[in-house]
Amino acid sequence: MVEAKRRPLSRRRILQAAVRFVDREGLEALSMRKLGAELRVEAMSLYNHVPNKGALLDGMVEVLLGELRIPPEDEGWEERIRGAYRAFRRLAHEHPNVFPLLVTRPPDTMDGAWLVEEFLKTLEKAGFDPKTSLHAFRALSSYATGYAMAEIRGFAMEPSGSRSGAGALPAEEFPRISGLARELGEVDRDAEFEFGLDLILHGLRERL
Amino acid sequence: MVEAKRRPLSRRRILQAAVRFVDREGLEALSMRKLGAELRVEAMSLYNHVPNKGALLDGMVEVLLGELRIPPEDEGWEERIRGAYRAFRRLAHEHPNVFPLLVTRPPDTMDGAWLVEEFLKTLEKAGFDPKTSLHAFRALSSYATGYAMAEIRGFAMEPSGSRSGAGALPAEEFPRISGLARELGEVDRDAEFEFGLDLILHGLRERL
DNA sequence: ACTGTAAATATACAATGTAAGTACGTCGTG
DNA sequence: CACGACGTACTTACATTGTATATTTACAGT
Repeated sequence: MVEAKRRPLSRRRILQAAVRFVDREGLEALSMRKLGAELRVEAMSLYNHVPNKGALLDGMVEVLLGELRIPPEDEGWEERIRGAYRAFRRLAHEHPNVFPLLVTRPPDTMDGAWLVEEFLKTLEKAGFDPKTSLHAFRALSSYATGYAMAEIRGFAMEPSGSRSGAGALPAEEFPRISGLARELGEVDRDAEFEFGLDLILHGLRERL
Repeated sequence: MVEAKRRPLSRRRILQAAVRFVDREGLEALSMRKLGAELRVEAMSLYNHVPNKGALLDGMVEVLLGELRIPPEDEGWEERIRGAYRAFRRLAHEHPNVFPLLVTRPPDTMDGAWLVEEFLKTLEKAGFDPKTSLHAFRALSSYATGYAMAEIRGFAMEPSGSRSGAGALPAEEFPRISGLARELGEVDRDAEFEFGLDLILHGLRERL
């Protein structure tokens, strides 16, 4: 029996398949059985490598973070941080169906720690005290995470009523929203993201 | 038959019961059957008032937003906005199990629109042009949402290794994280949230 | 009292996560 | 080569889930 080369199952292979699957079919669609099928294997086989579905989801977050590449140390602190958060946002675009897991199930592994460490190093070298560095890290991360999520889901309470279920909203009651909806059909999101980054980084710079 | 007064079922009553239930038992635990039981009713009865579980979850978001109270118009624009986002964050604390729905399933109803409208009004009155107002709204909302989520889940990549599953991380590899963990056992989150708010608002002020 | 309509129940089904048990393939050792 | 041991995959089984469909109940207006 030739048995089309059946590479052995492994945690890594499972996690990557899961990410691919969710990229393609959405998070809701992911089930142990379907993921098994994707790997030409019965559902229960997965449990030899992953203790349960929760751990599978956590593992997918690991994979995502593993794809994150941040700029080298030699750039200026500000550009380095900018670059890092741009890369972070890019993750959201590349895996819009997986990214929400990062918010729902923040990573619990050391894989994430080196990122934090790197960030703090950059800021402290730039002259910030440790506590401010931590605050800065959290402020920027909160912003970037929130923005990326909003982008993925379609902005909550989006002015351009593209999402408003019951149809467009009455212009008399919401003049500003309606005005904006017309004036700028599509906002340049890259620019908007940078706007927020600027705001925060500018504030930080002044605290040096 | 006395029939302990069985108030009639209604969408509102269902949604409120759902919020109470999830507050108490967590989001995972919510099922149509259990929610039915909570209301002394069979699961399928709920479908007379709510088309499906997704709509139920959306309805819960509505309820949450309905609890949001923002400061009156007469305060200064900055304090008004501060107050609004403080109230938003308070929502997260009061309903930590429900709040994530707000990120996962942003509202699609007009209920949310008046909030945006109010926000834009405040900023435009303060002198910002419409586009900048929109950017500001999104920046602040992204930050606040991200921060609140991080607080709820326990900060991703938390320095104080409270969450790091495999135990504390090696201090040699992560000197800064470890240092911070020791130096400030618990960060004052109220202050930290304000720090980020300050950063953004300060930046905005300068753009006036 | 009678009937039309909305709301509550009953029943049923496919899909899910996973526990428990079984078979199988590969290895190191004799 | 034989052989056991062990890890990996498969089989079966079960409780729980969301919801379609059909049925019963309860109440409003004549």
